[in-house]
Amino acid sequence: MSLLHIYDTATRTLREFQPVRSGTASIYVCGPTPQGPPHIGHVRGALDYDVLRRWLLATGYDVVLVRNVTDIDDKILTKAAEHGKPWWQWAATHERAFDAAYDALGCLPASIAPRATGHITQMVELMQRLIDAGHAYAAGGDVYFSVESYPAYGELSGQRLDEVQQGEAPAHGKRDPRDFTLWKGAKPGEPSWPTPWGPGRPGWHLECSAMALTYLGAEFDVHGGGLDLVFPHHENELAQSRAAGDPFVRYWMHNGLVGMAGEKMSKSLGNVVSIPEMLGKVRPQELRYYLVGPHYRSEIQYSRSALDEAIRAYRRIESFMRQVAQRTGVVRPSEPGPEFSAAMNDDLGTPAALAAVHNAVRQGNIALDSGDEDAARALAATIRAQLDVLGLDPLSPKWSTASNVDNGAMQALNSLVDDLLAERQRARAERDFARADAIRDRLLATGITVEDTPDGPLWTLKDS
RNA sequence: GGCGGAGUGGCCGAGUGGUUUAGGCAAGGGCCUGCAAAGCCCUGUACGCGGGUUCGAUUCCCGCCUCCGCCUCCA
Repeated sequence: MSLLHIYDTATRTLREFQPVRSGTASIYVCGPTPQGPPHIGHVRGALDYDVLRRWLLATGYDVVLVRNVTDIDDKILTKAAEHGKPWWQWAATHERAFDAAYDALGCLPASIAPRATGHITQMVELMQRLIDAGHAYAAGGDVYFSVESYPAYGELSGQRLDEVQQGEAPAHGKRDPRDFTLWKGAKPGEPSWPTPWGPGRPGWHLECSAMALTYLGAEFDVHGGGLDLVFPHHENELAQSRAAGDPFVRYWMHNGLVGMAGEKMSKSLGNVVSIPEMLGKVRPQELRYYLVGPHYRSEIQYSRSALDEAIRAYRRIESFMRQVAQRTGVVRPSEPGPEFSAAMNDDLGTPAALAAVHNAVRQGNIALDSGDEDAARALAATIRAQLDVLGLDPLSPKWSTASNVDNGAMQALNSLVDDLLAERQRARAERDFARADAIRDRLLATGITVEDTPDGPLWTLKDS
């Protein structure tokens, strides 16, 4: 496809991407409720929208990406209390953990990451509009959205109102058990903010509508989130914003979830794969490759062996790129090429895009084997452009080993290893293979792998 | 009960009404190498089950089985 098409959950079709404001793409992604450390599922979603963003950037769009932080919520209050911490401290601590995880995995920083608690005014305004329009009502300190008042309710998820199981426990003053809470009246000991209907705190759904409106306007392009958010969260957001008179979202995107091979990932089972823990065991770019490789709408069943396969695949690419760089000098990214672009334009088809990368790597290796360094360089330049879109370019400052090592130390190491390799070359020339192999083994024992190429030996430092 | 998704070769994971194969990992054979490593070449003949439509279905339709998500907080 020569133009970007996105699968839209609302219409269940592939639709050509046409932004509200030409040249600019506006994206709102449901971010975390920072009630605990980030796990692999959280990060998968962030990565998927990071790839969308990078592709839009690569194709010439200006991109505004808003990722909210739900820093006030029942679970935060409960967990903070359990740990004897103030709620805001609990939320802030984990918000930082999420930021660190996103950053470690190479997500471009959000244009803004607004917090719910910073947008109470905007929420009150939105509630007022809904009440004025007859779509919401205050009762007993709470404010509810009247589902009956909005006939299109269910348009996103396909749920029929009469089949929806009753959600929240019936509360006093709630007119219909299916009405959902916009604002929760203050309870003793809980944080609260003043409103015309009494003090309280925001309900989950309201904040997203209010913050999207604040930063992206009444109509914007893409709203993303995990598949588990379609109902009720996104359905409710849509109802609120549309009932208030805003066109709201053009394309609804939902990423697949990450499961545990065999069993469900849940905190009660204790099998959550936490990112801070994982990053000690696997290089972030390899984890990223694993999570970005499958199509974003596919479910991933996490398994260590599948991760290991991904790691090998990534190292194949990385090894080619490093070899070209070492043999021919600096490689600058060029253009991703038609095959890759067509794959990305087809609903961010990363599997086909990666196939294009691997094919280019093979061609590049062939060129390298035949000594055609110009061809190898050209292919490497293409591959850099492609991998940059996926956030996986091994030669980028983010992922190249040298940049992570102190420069002076690297130079010292360089000189020592070069001396040893020169000695090994002399030994080989004299056909003293025992001595040559001894040097290679000694280097290997310190984590340095030596490979012989037509241009002489190359060495790489194991970096994890 | 309702809404939605999935079952692909040893594994991961795309895709398509038929002619030529996604791609990767692993395995076997070969080339290269002093030996390795890396790389390259070759090999494997897959589409949950039962029907139907069709000249032809893994791909469309129906039924069934199994699994997953949501309907309560969740990326």
